[in-house]
Amino acid sequence: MNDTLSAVLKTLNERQYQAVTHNPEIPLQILAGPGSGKTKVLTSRVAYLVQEHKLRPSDICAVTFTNKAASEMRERLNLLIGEEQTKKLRLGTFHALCARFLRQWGKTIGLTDRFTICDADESKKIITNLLKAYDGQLKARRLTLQPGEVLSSISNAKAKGLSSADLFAQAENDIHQIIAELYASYTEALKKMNALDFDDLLVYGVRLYDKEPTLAAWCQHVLVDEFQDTNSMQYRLMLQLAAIHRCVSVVGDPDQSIYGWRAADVGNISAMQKNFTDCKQIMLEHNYRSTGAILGASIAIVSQDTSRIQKSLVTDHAQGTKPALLTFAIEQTEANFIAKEIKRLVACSGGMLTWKDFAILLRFNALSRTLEAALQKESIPNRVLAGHKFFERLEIKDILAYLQLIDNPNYVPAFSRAINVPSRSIGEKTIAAVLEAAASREKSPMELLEGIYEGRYPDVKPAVKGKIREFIPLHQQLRTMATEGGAVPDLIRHIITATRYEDHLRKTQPDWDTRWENVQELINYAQQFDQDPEDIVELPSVEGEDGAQETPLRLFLQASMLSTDTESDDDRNKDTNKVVLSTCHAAKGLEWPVVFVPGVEQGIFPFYRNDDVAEERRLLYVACTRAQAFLYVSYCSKRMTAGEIKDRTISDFISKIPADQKKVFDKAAPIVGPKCIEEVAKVLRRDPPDTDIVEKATKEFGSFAPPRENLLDPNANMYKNTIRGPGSHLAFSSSQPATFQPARMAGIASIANPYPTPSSSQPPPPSQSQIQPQTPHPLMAWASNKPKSSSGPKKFRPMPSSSQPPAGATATLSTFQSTSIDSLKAMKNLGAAETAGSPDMVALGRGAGTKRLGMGFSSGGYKPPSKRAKQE
DNA sequence: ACTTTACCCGTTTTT
DNA sequence: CGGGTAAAGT
Ligand SMILES: Nc1ncnc2c1ncn2[C@@H]1O[C@H](COP(=O)(O)OP(=O)(O)OP(=O)(O)O)[C@@H](O)[C@H]1O
Repeated sequence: MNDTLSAVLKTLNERQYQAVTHNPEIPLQILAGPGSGKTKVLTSRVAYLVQEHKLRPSDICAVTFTNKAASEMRERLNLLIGEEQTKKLRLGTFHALCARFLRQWGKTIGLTDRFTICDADESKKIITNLLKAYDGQLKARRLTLQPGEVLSSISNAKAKGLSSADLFAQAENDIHQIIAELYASYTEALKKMNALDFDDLLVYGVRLYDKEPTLAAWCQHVLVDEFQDTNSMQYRLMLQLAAIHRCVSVVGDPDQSIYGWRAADVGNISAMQKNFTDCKQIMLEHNYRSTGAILGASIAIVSQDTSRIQKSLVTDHAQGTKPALLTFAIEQTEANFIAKEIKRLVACSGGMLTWKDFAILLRFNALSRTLEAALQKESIPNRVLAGHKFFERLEIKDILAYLQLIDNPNYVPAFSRAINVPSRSIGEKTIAAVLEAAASREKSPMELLEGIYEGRYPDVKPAVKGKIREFIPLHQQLRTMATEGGAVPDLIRHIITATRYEDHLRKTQPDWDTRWENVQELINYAQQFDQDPEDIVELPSVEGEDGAQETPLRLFLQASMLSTDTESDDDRNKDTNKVVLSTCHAAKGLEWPVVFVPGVEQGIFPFYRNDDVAEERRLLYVACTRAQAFLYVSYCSKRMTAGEIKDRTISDFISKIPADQKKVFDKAAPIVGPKCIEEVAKVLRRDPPDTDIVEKATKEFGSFAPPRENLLDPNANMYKNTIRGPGSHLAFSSSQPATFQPARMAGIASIANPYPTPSSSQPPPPSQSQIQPQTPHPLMAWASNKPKSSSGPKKFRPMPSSSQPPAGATATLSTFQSTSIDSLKAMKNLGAAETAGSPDMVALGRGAGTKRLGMGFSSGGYKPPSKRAKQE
């Protein structure tokens, strides 16, 4: 065993070590909560199998949930067992692995090795076309059917291993029947164009091993990460891979199953115990990621799932800063707070925290808009981690279409796109004619077109011959280049030169410059696929058949379809010091020092169209458990939805937390100072920053909190006059006008603001000089108490209880002040000048009180929000 | 075949 | 509000 591995083994706790070194012959399930080191254990186990049990890396199959997770594991293994060994591993997602298997052995079940992977967009287009035939029928019966609906039904069926015939047999109504029919014709269409969709990769993978189980003979050990989110096809595949050697290790956490909508089935955990009766279970109960407070709040959320099995999970870290539960008037306010708060934490941590340490996790991508704008306004570098958006852009699809066509001239989606880029006046009609002619001659569309070009075939009815004088030679040149082993970047360069693609973009796209940059980025991305063919470790060939070639072009195209982002190895190190915006789903398995979860409102969390509320709750749990040191959960009382500003209420997942656990959240932004930062450093295992710097930043940021008008967007006049009057603590009941400050106000704002006036109207903002440097108490007496039940209807009031004085007490100024005075005394005793964030915080780097910034007047150089890339 | 304009609809999550 | 589409016009 090498030193690196033994060093890592030493860091493991006893259970983890037991899991890593567990007898490979005995199937293993590692079931454990978030941050317990499951992935670390799985990775170490792979290394251990190679180094200690002398398994050949090429005989090990390690399955991750995402490509990203695969690269991460690959990177870690590079360190543990070296690149030489790591690159031989069969490591990837189920989909990527199946693609490999099918390229190699697809002939066994009648596939060619040249199949193209059809992405969801193209699938949808195919369905849309097929659906047209049913227009009349649907209208006559007053039914509607969306392509997306059809697609997800088909996808669901495939994930469960159901054929179109199965679906047809169990159809209960017309819609079901039509869907089943569409499923059949869709399958046929894909077959004709020699394409597989994502689900097909699994379906055919399973079919392959069904037909020829011995093809799994190479597989000495299967390891599966995120096992709770495998669907039944994936599970079958795992069984098939393990069928011969019966060596399986999986890790998972039922509480983190969030892909039920994609037919994932937690039941696979118990299924596995039945399939492998000798299966050993190991539970890990130590959390190494988060502070006690974050873990406590997360568990309080997930524990509301009554059907859930309680399990123990404790952290070795300190209790740390309580997660904040904040409320805002509207999404822009929420976003602005988050932006400013990020700056505050960066400053107050003395630079220990940088942009990349922050993540904003959202229920769905559309929510990122406001956040992006707010971050940009504050000049905070950020990136949206969103699916394989990059490959869905029109300029990228254009280039890919040319490349796909080289490899698979039958692939109609690529054909229909490439043939008219740049515009050659070939429209729907002409394309249809070509396709029809091709079909009747049993040729690929490209072959037919070449025939027409060379005069071997007659032209089609809307004449095309004259329009393809450049297209056909280009295609032929590319084909030659590719056959002669031309590198992918060269192919792309040839495409853009021959088509004068830059000019084309300039002529047709208003934002052609960014698009052109994307094309360059694609070339850059393609670079990594020009590896030495020697490096590719082929799977064993079937006797008498040549193993199919995994050409650089095919590898590139495959990766383009399967991968979620363009982040290549080079990219990862440079230019990624950015705040991450991501969906909660995509955040699975990741971790950040600071996590914001905005939009924790009914309708968003749980999402209003999702019946599986428990899964939504788990999703929130997953999001919260990504945080290491700071967690902010927030919601708005109003939000723009469907073009209208609608009232919102806090998520049940928060409001239904039992009273005795309510204190898991602080209804105010945390207090940050040298002591706190020192603790954070421990949690993150980083060197604490210079105390002087922290203290200085702390003073600048925390010595005052400007009046809350500062939060107002000067453009959002409609709210200007709605700042509430006396009943401030009731202001959030939905019938009231919007208010601005987060719950903190009752404490901090009133301390800092010499005119806290919970009465009548708001006085004019005081001048800066009037603002007294004050520090709030870290433990504000009522900040964590739930409202007295007697004071309201059973329904939880959206108004954060922190702003609400105990029932019976009058919400007077003196109540607030006496507490703040106490707090000051306490502070002195502690000798710590901790500061609290307030949403009204001024921008970073300005001396306290020198400048008050309204929104839109950021100091950091205002950049207009970037145009969102239009797709397709 | 392509461009412009006027509605309409309504926000998932991903390999 | 903004994207996507159906109908109109060039
Ligand atoms: N024994 C250990 N000592 C120190 N740090 C550890 C140990 N085990 C795990 N960690 C750290 O804890 C963090 C979480 O580990 P990991 O991602 O493997 O957990 P996980 O169980 O896979 O989490 P999740 O379920 O959220 O995906 C990582 O930063 C990892 O380095």
